[in-house]
Amino acid sequence: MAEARNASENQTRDLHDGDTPRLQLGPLGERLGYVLRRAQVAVFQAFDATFDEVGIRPVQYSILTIIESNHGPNQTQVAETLGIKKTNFVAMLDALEQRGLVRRTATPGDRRTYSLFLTEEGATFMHTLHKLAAEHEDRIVEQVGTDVHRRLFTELGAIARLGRERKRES
Amino acid sequence: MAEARNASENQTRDLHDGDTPRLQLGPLGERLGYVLRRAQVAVFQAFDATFDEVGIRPVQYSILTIIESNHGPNQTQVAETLGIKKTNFVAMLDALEQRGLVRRTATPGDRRTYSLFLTEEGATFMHTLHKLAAEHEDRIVEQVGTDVHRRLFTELGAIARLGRERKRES
DNA sequence: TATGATAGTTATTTATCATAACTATAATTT
DNA sequence: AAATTATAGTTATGATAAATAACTATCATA
Repeated sequence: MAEARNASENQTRDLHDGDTPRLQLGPLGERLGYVLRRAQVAVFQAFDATFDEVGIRPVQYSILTIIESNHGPNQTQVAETLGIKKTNFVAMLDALEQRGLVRRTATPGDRRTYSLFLTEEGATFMHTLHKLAAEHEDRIVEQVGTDVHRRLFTELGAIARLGRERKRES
Repeated sequence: MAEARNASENQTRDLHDGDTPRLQLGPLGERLGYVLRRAQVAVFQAFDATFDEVGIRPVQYSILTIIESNHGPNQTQVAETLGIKKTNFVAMLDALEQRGLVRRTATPGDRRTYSLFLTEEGATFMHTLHKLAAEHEDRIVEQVGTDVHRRLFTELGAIARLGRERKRES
């Protein structure tokens, strides 16, 4: 649907913001990084639009979801799981804590670490967030189709393992 | 090739940085935005590693490539093509100009705009950059295979058009 | 007990991204 | 022709993200 749109004029089928004259992408159109980046930005913008009403950004959603899905993980674990430097994670968590969504709890047996839990309010809030996330995801599926959507997880998973294989050999 | 790696222990096949205990991703593993983001970061890190020796970042490569592929585009055109705010584009271009890779030329017939061109040095430099980019791209292909690589362009192209379809109806 | 590793933190720097406001020039309207 | 509006580039500013170094407290180990 909405596929045919005068597909003749421009060779490099664009990824393009505006409504102004398109430029040639040249080799850029064949760089996965570029296309990947544009796609990611588009998805995040859609996410922002959906989550604007609740004031949650992508990182925050992912932090909350990780805490929800694990029993009292510590900060380093959550941060590393999400590829966030633990030092940058502190402020992010502060914000969620001050908002009353997350609690830092003493870990029995280790006084260095906190165990992270959702507050009751946080747990309730997650219902809303997951509902919004599902809507957001549906809009993507609607755009690209179920098959492509499903396939992308596999393919992007492989991409995400880029630097990692090399490490096994050293 | 390197496909079988004890695929039993953990349901949510990770995208994960470190070498520390994995946490459950929960619903996050089914959010395209998350997987997309992790993939994009991985590719950019690989890019950075490759382009470190020449001191070029992804945005810079894309700006240079756009200028190379078009005849004297102006700043707004290049910026919009890449989804960069023209106001932020100024400094980026300054850097490339000061480095002697790009020239701002007076546009005949319009004294408001500059026409952008690579300098001779810039044009030569592009040989190196494209060679590095090809190597970088090859490494990705090596990782995911030719088919997946090719398919990703189509699929991610569709993703990148997310917000755009909606606009046509208003 | 001494040493080294781990968890969390602060401070700092840099890059990215968005907005508002200004100058110069071009295009359009009256 | 003069007034108005739009466009291109710019500056300044603030918010967020990402990376590094250095510190404190605690735990684990030699």
